[in-house]
Amino acid sequence: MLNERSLAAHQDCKDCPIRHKAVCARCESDELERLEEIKYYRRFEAGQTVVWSGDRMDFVGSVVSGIATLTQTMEDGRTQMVGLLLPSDFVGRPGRSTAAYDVVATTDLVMCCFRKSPFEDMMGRTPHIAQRLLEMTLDELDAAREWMLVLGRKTAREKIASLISIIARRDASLHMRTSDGPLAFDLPLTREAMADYLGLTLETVSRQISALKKDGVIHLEGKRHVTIPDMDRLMEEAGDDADGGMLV
Amino acid sequence: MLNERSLAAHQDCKDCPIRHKAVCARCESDELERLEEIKYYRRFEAGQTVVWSGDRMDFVGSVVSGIATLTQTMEDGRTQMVGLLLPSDFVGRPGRSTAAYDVVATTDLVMCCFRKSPFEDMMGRTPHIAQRLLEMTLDELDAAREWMLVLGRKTAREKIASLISIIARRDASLHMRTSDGPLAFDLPLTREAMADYLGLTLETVSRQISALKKDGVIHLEGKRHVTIPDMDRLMEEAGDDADGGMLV
DNA sequence: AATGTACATTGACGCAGATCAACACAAGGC
DNA sequence: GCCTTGTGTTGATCTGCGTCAATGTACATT
Repeated sequence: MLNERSLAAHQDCKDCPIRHKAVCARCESDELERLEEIKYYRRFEAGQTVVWSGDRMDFVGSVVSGIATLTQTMEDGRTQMVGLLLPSDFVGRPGRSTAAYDVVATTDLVMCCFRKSPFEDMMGRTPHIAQRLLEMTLDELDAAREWMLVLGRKTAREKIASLISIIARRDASLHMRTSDGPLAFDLPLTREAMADYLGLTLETVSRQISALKKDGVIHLEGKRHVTIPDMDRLMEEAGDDADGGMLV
Repeated sequence: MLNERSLAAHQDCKDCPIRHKAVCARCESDELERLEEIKYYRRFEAGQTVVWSGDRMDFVGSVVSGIATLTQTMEDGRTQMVGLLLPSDFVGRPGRSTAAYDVVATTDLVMCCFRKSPFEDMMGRTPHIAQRLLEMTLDELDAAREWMLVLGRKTAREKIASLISIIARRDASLHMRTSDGPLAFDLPLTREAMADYLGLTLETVSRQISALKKDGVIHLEGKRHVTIPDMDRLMEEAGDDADGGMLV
């Protein structure tokens, strides 16, 4: 998933996160050429499924624009979102042939893909790429574990505050906002999707958002547009120690 | 974390998971020598903390014997376990200098360690090691995400059944049990530690274990020794589609 | 035997969040 | 205009699990 580090690294190449300075400044140029050769783009509409859990997945890639979600579903229909993919986030599992989760586009989505086997070949010859991928995967692991704390131990109100503060921070770094001043952005998820991320029902999500609004922690314009007058206050509501946690 | 794959790979070298066939059959022998040079062992007693979250961590390594936990704690003391380390599991973050979680030995523990910077150097020269580490990290990521479903969407009873079935399966593969027949093993965690893993209170854990026992899903001898008469039944209780899920 | 400590079980009670249900509002399509 | 569909809000009620508290069990220490 996205974090300040991978994002910063991504600045110099909007369309292909693998090929950014952090990796490629150290790579030989013919390796870069080869990456370029096996690269292609895929476009999805909002609501479309990118891959189904268990299906063969013969590419790896990253999000160029739009938002996708990773979800798991039990037989009886209970679902849990296990990841949120924003621009520059990586998808795919070198060394695996099938997808472990449903990947769904929640907005229109553009992905930059590489066919898996040539990509793996390249990884074998280019240690920096494998190392870079390892770092990105460790970031995702941190994010997933951070989220385990949210799911296991936080109250509904704290969960909502956590989610909003994560989205706010991602959005801020995406637009290179330099700290301070009120943040404003659109929630990229429906109430139901938030509920699936937070392990709540959509009614509880709605109620808690209303409560945070009433208490002045956030302002709402319409149903989606949020402004945050005081980020520290929000993080306090989220139960985070100021500017410490939340790697996502 | 442990799974069938990393475990199988581990069979041929009990003391050092990095140096098993899956990686090293393809490595040059002088690289192996160098790994050997920077390797050392550390021993911890039950209850000792291996590293504190935020502390400098200048090694990576893996569990040789015993059990350790990864936990996160909020300021007010709420804690969530985010990982369970069993023999052959890897700890550490190439490319990071500080620990992200508390690592605590819950039993006497032996770890096989490598100083971080020489290990990283080696990774840079030996693509297979980076790739192997990437695969292991992807396994952990799957496990963490699988656990997000448990934390976010399962009932207390299902959570307990999930935990017991995971421990049962790990134990079975550790002893190379070939399917079928009742499984028997000791729970390696206190009720409190289970509660921290499952996002429950220890009272609820105790109650649900009693309930599963009363309903014949498990048998209990003393407080820790469990036998499972019917694994399929247990997995049904866990809400897993038979032999599908649960990668941990 | 007496005492302490760590771990586990069980009961009584209350509340946060789920569930069920009604309603609001905007955007299309006809 | 009217109807439908997707999305969000709010209320009333129910319940699973947390909280508080008492009790039990096994072992170690003196």
